Amino acid sequence: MADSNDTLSVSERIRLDIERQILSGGLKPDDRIPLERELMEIYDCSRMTVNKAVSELASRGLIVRRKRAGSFVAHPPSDSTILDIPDIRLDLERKGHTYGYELLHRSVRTAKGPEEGALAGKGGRLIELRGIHRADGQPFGHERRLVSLAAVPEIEHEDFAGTPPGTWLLGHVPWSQAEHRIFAVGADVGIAAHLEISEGTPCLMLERRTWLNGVPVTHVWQTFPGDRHSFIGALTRRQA
Amino acid sequence: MADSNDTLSVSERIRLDIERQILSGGLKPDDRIPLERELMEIYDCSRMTVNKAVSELASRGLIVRRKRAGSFVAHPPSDSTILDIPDIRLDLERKGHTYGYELLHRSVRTAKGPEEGALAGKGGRLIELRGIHRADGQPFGHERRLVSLAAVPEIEHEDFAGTPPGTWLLGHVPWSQAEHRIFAVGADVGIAAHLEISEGTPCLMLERRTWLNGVPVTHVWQTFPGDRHSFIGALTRRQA
DNA sequence: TCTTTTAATATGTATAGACATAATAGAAGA
DNA sequence: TCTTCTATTATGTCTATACATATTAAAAGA
Repeated sequence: MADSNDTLSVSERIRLDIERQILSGGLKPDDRIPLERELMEIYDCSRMTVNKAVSELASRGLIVRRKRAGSFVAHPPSDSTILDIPDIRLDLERKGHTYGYELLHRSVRTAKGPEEGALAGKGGRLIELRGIHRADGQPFGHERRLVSLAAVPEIEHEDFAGTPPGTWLLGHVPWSQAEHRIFAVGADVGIAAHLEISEGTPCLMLERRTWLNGVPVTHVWQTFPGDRHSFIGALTRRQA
Repeated sequence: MADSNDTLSVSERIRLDIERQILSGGLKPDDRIPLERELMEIYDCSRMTVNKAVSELASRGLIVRRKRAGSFVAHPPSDSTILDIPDIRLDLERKGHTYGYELLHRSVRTAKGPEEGALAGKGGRLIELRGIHRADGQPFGHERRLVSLAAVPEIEHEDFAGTPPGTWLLGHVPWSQAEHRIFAVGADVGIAAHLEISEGTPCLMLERRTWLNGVPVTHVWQTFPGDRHSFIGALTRRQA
């Protein structure tokens, strides 16, 4: 079971050995992994060292520990994946494209209706921004964004000529919680004209709401023509 | 800084106290958190107890630890989210719908072309399945799936009349790695007819490739009309 | 035979001490 | 002044020990 990698600490080696066996299918759900005492002997170390490795696996959800019984490979959670939804500017520039943002509309006003009320509070003030993201000069996607002025008052003095609002917010609101929804729509007349596609062209729409410390910050709708953008999810564990 | 919750262990309390301060914005990126010695005194416990809490935060990526300098709040990684991509049957039944799968096509053959070759190996055998997912009797989505017979030989004796292949695989292939891609397409003639929508209707397409222990298992394309399905991503950390 | 009690067991958490290692501030030297 | 060395500092890892707690197997009793 032991490995021959010398740069790792003992507890990391134990953790990785077991993790690899679980992820490779060598250990299946409900299989028991060796007891702490047994691992102590296998790796010739103390129980605290074993415990650190095995506790880490438990906290990551790969195993379940039961007193008096031992540690067992967990049943993987239902399928989920980590989806990368990067800032558009960063993403494009990383891929070697030039990026541009063209502001179409900017207005400061009071919140109307339930959707805007949820963001800024009933009668609260918000800023609405609409613009086009460009990659190498070509229209890449459309963005409509509402930002609560209560949450980000300094945004009122920013004109966003050239700077995309997403990038600006990244620099002004540290850490946050977000909720995403991804669906397919046909481009409406207005958006189609700006993106230089025909009405009804299948587009990916990403809706995102962001909170900072429980306070709503922004609500965005980004529209990308189906042939210009997709979202890619990395590895994941699986199964109910 | 201390909390008054008695059911938690000391190290959990330390971890949660700090975690809350980071996520709430009370501690910002590059801020230093108290040294281990200081936390020992604040929580009246030993260094190992503090170390367990703080190491856990480091392993979760919330803080960065530097010898001789201290521990600092990390810069959140670029925007990513955990997207829930559940088994369709489980998802619909959980939401109170009846679920049905209608098999349209089933064939066993050898792999042709680079895409199929990547799955089953050049000249390797695979099974191709096409079918319709139904919610409350109505067409909900179309699925085309290739499965490597080398990876899952027992699938050859399964006829999938009624059982969706995804659910069947869930029960036969434990743990796995997957790669997802989500994009928007217009429904083609064949799929449109089966889904009872018009050609070109915007659809969400989910492409998924799955491996077990590095061996390719299955490659799926699922097509959902834009008005019938979306993907929802939960909370996340943020920022480059 | 069935129920209750007891003892054994594996994990959960915590301690104090030890030595290693990386990074730096400051001292010593050129 | 600039470079080099050294001591200090905070974290990284590990050990041996201790007691708590949940669970279960076995013993004791009805």
